[in-house]
Amino acid sequence: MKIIFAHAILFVLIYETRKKDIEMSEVRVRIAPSPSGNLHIGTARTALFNYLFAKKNNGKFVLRIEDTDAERTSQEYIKNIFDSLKALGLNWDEGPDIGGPYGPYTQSERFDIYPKYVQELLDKGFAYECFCTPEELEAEKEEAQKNKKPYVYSKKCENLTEEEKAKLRAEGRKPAIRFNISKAQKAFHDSSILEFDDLVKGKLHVDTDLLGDFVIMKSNGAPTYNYAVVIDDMLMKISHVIRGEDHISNTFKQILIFEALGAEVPRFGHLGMILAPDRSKLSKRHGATAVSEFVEKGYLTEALINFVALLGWSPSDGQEIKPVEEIAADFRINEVSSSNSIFEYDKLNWMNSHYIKMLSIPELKEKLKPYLTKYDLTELTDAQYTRMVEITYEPLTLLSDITDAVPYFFGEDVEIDERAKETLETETAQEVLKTFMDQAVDWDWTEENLHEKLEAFRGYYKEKGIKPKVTMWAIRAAVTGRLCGADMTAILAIIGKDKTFHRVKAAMKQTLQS
RNA sequence: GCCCCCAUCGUCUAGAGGCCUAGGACAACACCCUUUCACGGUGUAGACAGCGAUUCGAAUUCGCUUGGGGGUACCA
Repeated sequence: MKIIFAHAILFVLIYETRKKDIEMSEVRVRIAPSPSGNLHIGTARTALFNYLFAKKNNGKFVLRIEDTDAERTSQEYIKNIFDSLKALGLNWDEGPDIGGPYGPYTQSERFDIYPKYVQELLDKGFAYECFCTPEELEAEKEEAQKNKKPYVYSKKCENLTEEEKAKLRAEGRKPAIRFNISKAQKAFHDSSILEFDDLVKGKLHVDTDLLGDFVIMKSNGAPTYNYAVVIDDMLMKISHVIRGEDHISNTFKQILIFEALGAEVPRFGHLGMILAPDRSKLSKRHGATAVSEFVEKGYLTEALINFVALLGWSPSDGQEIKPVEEIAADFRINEVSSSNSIFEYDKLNWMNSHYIKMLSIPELKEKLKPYLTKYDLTELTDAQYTRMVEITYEPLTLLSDITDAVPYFFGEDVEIDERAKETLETETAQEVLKTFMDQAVDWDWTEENLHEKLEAFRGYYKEKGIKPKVTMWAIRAAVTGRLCGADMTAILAIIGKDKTFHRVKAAMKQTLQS
């Protein structure tokens, strides 16, 4: 009895502390793009993994715009980032447009926040003013390179006296503020080795002696990236930082700032990068890089997001086609691959065609319209347009493929391509078309009836030793100007008897002449 | 140069010392279906980078080599 009681108490105790643990550390993640370009597909993947992590852990997903570098920032890019993220379904809980308890969420609007903590670091001795000019710094670098030594800032300004500083200031020099790496490292760690436990890569470490005191505030008063990130993550109570592995070296610097400020250090997770097929960084010369470009090309955002999730992550049930919500339920950050992955179009294309097939006809009719602007859609009734979509969407890889798949539904005449022409020039084709004209005059032009009649028509020629596909090729070539395309019966039904006859006549005439 | 990370079919990956003569998906190829193209179906081919070490046993652990990637800014 006693034992049971003790167990019960222990259980309650553990339960209570665990509950507290979870409550205390609410999961808050963020995506922090810098608006110096449209939303990159790599950024989209990072955003997705943050989103998945937040969903899985009932956390918050924050969007923050990192525009401290005013020169590279543009309003247009910010809009593109918003729109792309939304299109992908990666909706944020807090952000520049919707606000939140820790705003503002745009760094340029937070410039008045940063100096306060710079002062704190200065006061604590973890930062110092640096009066070095770009030329002096450049000279240091050259010197290091000449001696084949790794470049580390000389700390020349670390121990400037007040008089020296006053003198420099009098000369008109404006100081930048540098973070004192070794001082912070010594204050919080036993050796110069700084280590942290990465969510995806495990233990990561660096020798801080090789880091060099970096600038946290530029001489013009603007914060640098590494500094602003820490202040924002701290103030926004970010619990987990999930980002590309190109940030690993920044992480060490940032950890030290967190510690120097006495702030709680978030957990970090670094994802492998997305590479182009030639194993270099995915860039413009490899084709599309921005989400919006992919969308313009005719990729569905559902396919994009599903595909990008599979770069580094795999479903536990092997089912690769999966909506984001299901991926989130199955997502574990520590199961994400820590190696880089190559962006190949093959699978994306397959996935896109798969998602196109999952669309309903009404959805397709809408989504396809932007790619049909070169045609006059009013030539078709709504029923005809519906039927056209029904018989043409299956082979589509991209939505934009529809453009070249349907020209023969529009206009009086068709252009006859080389292969079709060759077919039409055969005796068989001429014979088939002649018979077709003779018989079809009396046909009732509904798809149902056409189906029956054409079947009989093929059967008639089959008995004469002409393959069904050859029979159909003749008609197809004459009516559509090509040898492949959608279901022939439906095509005839859609374009109608008059147009069919007109085209068959034209084709016979044209090929006879040549 | 220096520092860090990574390494399974062409690509994305499964694989936590015996379940692996390494599984799946895309791509490729072949065949089937079919009025064409496609879809779909059924198959075929295809990988543990190399070398050492630990172990009765290694894709899985350790070391080295090689290859790839990233970083090294008063860019983010």
